[in-house]
Amino acid sequence: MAVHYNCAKCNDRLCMHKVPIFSTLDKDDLRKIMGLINHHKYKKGETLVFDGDPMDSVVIINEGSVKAYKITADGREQILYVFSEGDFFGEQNLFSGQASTYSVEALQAVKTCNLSRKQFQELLYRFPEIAVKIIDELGNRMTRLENALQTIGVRNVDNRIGGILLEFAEKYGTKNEIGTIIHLPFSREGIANYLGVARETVSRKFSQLENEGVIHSLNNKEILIPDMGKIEAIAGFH
Amino acid sequence: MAVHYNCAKCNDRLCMHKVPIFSTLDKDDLRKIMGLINHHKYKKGETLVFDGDPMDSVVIINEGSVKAYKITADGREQILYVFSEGDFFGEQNLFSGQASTYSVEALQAVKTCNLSRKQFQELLYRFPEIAVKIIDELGNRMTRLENALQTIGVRNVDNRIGGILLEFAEKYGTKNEIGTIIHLPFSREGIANYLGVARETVSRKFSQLENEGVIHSLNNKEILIPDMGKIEAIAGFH
DNA sequence: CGGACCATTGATAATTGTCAAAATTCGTGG
DNA sequence: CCACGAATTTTGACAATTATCAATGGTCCG
Repeated sequence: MAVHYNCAKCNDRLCMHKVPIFSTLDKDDLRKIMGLINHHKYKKGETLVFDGDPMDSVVIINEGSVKAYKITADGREQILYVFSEGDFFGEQNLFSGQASTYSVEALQAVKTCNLSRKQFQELLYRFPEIAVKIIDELGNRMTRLENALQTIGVRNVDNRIGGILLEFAEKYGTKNEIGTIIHLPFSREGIANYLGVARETVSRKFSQLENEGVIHSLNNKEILIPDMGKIEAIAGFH
Repeated sequence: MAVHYNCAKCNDRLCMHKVPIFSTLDKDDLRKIMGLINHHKYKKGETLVFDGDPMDSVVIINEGSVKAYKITADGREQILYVFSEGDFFGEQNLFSGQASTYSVEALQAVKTCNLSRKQFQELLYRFPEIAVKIIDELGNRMTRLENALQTIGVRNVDNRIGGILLEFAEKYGTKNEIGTIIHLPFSREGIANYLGVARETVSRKFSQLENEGVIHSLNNKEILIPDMGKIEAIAGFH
């Protein structure tokens, strides 16, 4: 179960400094906010929030990553977001008081910083620049959703695979002389549920790309891409 | 082309009162804001904004409706939003100064109220409650996008058709003794581009539903639904 | 080293897209 | 108000893509 702890060594490096929405605040303000924060730890596979749960706090990911997803009536999972270090969720529900519209599950060991609804609202009034940051971040997230909708809607699976590789390369990739190495945030099944296709289809497409020399699987979670240009072509960016 | 006019009879009834984000303001404040607004008119089929255009104002739909969409490399259109009376767009780009991430086209004759970037930002500072309204509305919009992503991602076309009928029933439907009449905001092709399927597939599914007695086409833009419960079942809400 | 979990592959079925033609609807002008 | 032409929609036949089911092969971690 989720462990609630008040970390002794929770210094400035942790939590706040990683979080873009607090980036405009100075050290003193940060120190004040620190006191308001609750910390939680979750193991891989644990659920932070269930779809439909009432949300009474904003959750900021401090370490690790999580997936936000919905389950349909017939049991299929559609992944909406992967939140990593510095990302936050739960903000939509603060004003309207709505229940969560998705479930959130830890993809690895995860540490979070939680701010209660009340505390968060007070922050917004005290530091209006945070509201601007949030509107900005929500805008980014909407743009990503819009792109995802386009990618999935237009339904050519090759494009979608290319698209996810580009997205992950940017977020989780490291470049070296021989190419870009992507550390995938989740399994083939996860990728499938992110793209809205069957697990086996992902396997087949990856095999095909491997045969064509476009990607090289190092292991189940890491792939090497010698030439990102080819991926861009596959994603449909002429 | 777009006609720019300063409407003489633009009284309180128009523009402001319809717009939820201004709903907390009192009459005097509204009157002040009125002066800042530019009005535009567009004919059906006219483009208000092209994908990639720099956005220097927030556009509020005052009359009519528009579609916001993207075109893929291979020429497919994916519709992201239908904005009707009281909806607004262009707000994402105000802070980041980004170009528009989609095109916007009038579905009917459309009248808009435009607020320049600078004026809008001043409003936000003067009336912080507008910022809260906007965060709220963006939250709603994100929830819709998330639902759309799930609907499309899970890819059972029947579910998608059911989903769009529910959505349109809520937005554009009128109830009477014999059922719910939906005035569709766009053609079969538009529906297809909203759902991410082929035009012909929409036709076939509608025909099928007609044969099953679940819907009755009155004409190309209007359908009668005797029992919404059946639609909910088709949409996948057991 | 073993067992659980995850990924791949093959064969087949189901769904949906594509192309082409026919039917219907819509809007305009008489 | 009707008629005509243009545009949209429907239907059919077929092809392509992807899901499903089942079996096999790999990988990871205690």
